[in-house]
Amino acid sequence: MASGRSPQTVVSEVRWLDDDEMATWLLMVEVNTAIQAAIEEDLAPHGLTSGDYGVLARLSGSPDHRLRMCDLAEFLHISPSGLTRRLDGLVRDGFVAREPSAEDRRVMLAVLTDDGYEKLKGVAPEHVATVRRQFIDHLSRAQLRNVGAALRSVQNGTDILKEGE
Amino acid sequence: MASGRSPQTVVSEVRWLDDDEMATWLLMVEVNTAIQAAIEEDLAPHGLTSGDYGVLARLSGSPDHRLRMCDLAEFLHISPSGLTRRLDGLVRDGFVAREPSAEDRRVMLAVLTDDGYEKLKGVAPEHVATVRRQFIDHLSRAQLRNVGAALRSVQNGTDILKEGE
DNA sequence: TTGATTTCCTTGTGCTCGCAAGTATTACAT
DNA sequence: ATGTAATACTTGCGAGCACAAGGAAATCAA
Repeated sequence: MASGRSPQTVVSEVRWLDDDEMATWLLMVEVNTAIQAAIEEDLAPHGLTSGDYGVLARLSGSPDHRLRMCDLAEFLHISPSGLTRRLDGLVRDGFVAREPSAEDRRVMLAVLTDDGYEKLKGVAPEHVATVRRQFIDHLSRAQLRNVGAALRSVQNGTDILKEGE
Repeated sequence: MASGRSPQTVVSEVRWLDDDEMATWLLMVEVNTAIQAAIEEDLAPHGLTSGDYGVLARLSGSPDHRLRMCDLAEFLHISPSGLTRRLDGLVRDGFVAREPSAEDRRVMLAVLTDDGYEKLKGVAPEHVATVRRQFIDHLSRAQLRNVGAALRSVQNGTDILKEGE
């Protein structure tokens, strides 16, 4: 259907990506794929997936090491059912416990157990090292800030304000 | 490579991420998650996943619109079995055909059909628009280049050479 | 030639995840 | 108070993907 640049096609024109744009976009995809793979590989020997790590890390940074399932799911950008199953695994391994909320009986709290906290403390250094090795340590401080600023623009949906930088 | 300068910790020291580093890293993850989700959403109404799109796009850019399964799998960073199943779907929908290689009878070629090519041409503009809306268009030209250069460093595993930029 | 090894693809199996549906509880409207 | 709607979680089900194993074909060795 109406692909080309027929004169009457009013609807929308197709601004293709130029070389710079295409290159940066492809790099973004490529680099992220590589980093995620490296992280997964890094955690696998410890019997954790990156999803598991996310749960433990989130809980460890929350008041009383506990969080409502719904909030946790939102933070992690996964579906409620996905979280339920992920927690099944973590509960089975003894890293997390379920606890009914006293305030709202619909709610189930995910609680980091002591074992879970120890597990996280054991794994975190290696995880951080991987993030450094795969990403952070290849950027100068200036680049780090530039990339940070750029990503912030993207996240905020900012419209290009003339000069970045 | 041993990082720090603590005399007693022989094994490895844990260089945690400082604020800048952590912020940029989290943004990287966050932004990518968002973009990938947007792309998936964008393609879903057309009955395609981003994986499907990757196959069609790769084939369309290859000589004779065909590629050996093994090469295709490598390009897309998915396992051979994953590709087999993905192709099953695309073949069922008539967008791709399988064709035994004449040169090497172990090899199966994935061939973009005319329908597949039309499908891609129909979807590509919207896909590009999504990439723009979610990423490219929020960066100034300078930022684009900076980010590109930074990601190239990361990809190459370059060790910080003092000044980025 | 014959046998061992490697490469390429497919199939069996299991895990993860999301959607849709179901249950339980709370909040809201009248 | 009571019925309706919204929220929170779980379960059934199907799709996607990886690993391991298997078959077919090419490659290499002797």
